[in-house]
Amino acid sequence: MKKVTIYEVAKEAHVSLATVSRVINGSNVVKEDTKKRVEEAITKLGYRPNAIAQGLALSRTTTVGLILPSTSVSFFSRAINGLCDVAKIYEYNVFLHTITEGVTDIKEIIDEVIKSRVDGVIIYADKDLDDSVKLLEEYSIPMVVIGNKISSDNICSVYVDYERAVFELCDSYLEKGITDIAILQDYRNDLVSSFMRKGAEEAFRKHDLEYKGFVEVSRDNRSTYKFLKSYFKNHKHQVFVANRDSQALAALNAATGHGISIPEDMELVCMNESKYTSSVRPEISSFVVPSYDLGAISMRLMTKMLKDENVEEKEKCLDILYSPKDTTRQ
Amino acid sequence: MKKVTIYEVAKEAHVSLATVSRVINGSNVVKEDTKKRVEEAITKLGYRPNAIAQGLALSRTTTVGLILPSTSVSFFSRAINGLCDVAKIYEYNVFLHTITEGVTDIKEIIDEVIKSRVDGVIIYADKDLDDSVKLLEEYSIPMVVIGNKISSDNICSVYVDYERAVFELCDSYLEKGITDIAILQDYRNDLVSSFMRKGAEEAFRKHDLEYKGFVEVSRDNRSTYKFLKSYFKNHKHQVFVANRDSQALAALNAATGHGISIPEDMELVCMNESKYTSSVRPEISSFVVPSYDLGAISMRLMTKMLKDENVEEKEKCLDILYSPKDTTRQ
DNA sequence: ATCTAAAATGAAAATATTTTCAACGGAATT
DNA sequence: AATTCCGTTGAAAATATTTTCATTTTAGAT
Repeated sequence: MKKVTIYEVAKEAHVSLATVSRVINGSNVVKEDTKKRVEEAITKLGYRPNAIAQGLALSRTTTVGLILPSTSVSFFSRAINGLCDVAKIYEYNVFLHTITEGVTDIKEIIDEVIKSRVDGVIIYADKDLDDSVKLLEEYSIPMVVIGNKISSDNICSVYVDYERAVFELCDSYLEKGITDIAILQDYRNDLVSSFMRKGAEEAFRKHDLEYKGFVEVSRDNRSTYKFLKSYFKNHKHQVFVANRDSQALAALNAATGHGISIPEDMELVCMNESKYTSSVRPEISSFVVPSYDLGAISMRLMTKMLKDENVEEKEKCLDILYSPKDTTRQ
Repeated sequence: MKKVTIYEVAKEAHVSLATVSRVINGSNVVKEDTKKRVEEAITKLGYRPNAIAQGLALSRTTTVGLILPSTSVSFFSRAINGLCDVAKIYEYNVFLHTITEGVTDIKEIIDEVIKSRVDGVIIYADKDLDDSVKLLEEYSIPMVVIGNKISSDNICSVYVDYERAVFELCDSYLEKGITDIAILQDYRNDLVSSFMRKGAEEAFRKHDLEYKGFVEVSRDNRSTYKFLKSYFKNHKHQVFVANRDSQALAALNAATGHGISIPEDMELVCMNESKYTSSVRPEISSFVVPSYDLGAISMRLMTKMLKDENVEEKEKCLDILYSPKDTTRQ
């Protein structure tokens, strides 16, 4: 069990702590000769700076807190990948905090995040975001909000324009005279659902119609598949739109199980293409949401905020691409 | 911008730092009266202990490093959920480090993990695990290895018994006289693949046969689906086994695309059931890997190691459940 | 009222780093 | 030869906590 501190390095190199610190942090006031001596001492002793002590001395931890719902939703897991990749480039570490619906108290997570003195917080915009934001603002911790359009002094946001996507989708169908468009509403009743609702409503308004095609999975029905299986028994639609990839697959199988053939009898559209939706048969249409990029951009924004670089765009909107019956495979 | 330290609390409550510290840490030597005074001061000032300073003073950070390949593989994302849930219970924070194949230098991650002074490391057993283990052992950082069977003074491990699963699967087919069993080998050529190979080989040996049914996705073929589409053009099997859920779906669609009907012409088996494989049609058989539990158990093991509790079983083997054409949906 | 033991509290050291300010040495200038 | 200046270096303070050890307070016993 070795435990090398900056003292040992200083002794080994016959210099003071200050000089070692300067070498570690790449200060250019150190003479080339001594710098080399210190570096040799560092490698000889296998010294690794203590990030905790650095954090205390600097009041800066090069650490961000990431607060997300379940990581097993494709959208989030890919965002995490993007986020972590960028974090690595800029040498930030990521504390991952997951929210388990109905179990986790978000307040506790915020408490923990404050305690751990992260430099910034990246958080998914859930329903009760407001309280969290307030708490973090009190401590003036820079934030990046994912999934909704908010900004202020210390807050940037990155979101996906589901509203426009659904608007254009509906509009194009309505132009063709297709009006029976059902949208599956997540039983979690989250933000994405409400964006989709807005987009649909607007498109229908444009055509002097009122939208009322939302299909709600009931709260106590934990299985979307089971729900849809009984739903399609006595419902038919021209178009059926699902948000998550797993819901689209469930819809696909529930519908075909009742002899509804896709896409002849019913068009099936998924708002989040994934490796799962893209290899399924019959093929379904889907939107390609840049979730990896979303994570990457969020983290990049965060680094800009933390380094006081100029953030030209505090609310970054990501477009999503519609690929009807996409045949690109991965 | 407020910045309350233990000093302010002490002043407010007319006590010394030591007493405040004792109250924070639930020491029972503090008089009920003063304890109350301190607690009032804490809430009044909105004081939150500084975990960094605590970490420095205690040489303990209540933090673990988690090192994993891509989080967008169901197996890992569910493991993360389990791990984070348990971490929360025991009040540990999790640093997430993802490995991007061919991009990330694992050495750098280990360096970072050491620098950040985590109390322990939970790491997925990839090919070049040995170097990492050595480095972490030098610093006597407790480790939990996921996915392989290793243990030593400071190392525990949790793994899934793919070998036995494949053995029993093959054995049961061989008993029925079915010998044409193909196993899709991940192009990453990872540990799971090698466990599966061992299981198959053993089963065939038991029946005095030699196993040579591995199907290798070539390294330069990034898309399993594309590969399988051309593969099934001129190959047929009685049984086809895939490891990951996405690979099983790809196989399903590639095969049916060539008129091979599942399961009449070919049995399709997936080693990792997920919400995706379980709602797909035609139904496929699959193994239920307890990946959430695997994460949860890993973290629980870690807490035991860190609290010097007795770890009765240093190598924990998780069984996997075979559910032929499972109809449970979620 | 006095003594003793136990309970409660505080002062100060320790944790590993950064940073400011002062000091030193040598080179250039006067 | 003295002075000035710049490039290097080191001493010490600062960061926010815990913990040890000593001291003070309190309660109980005599």
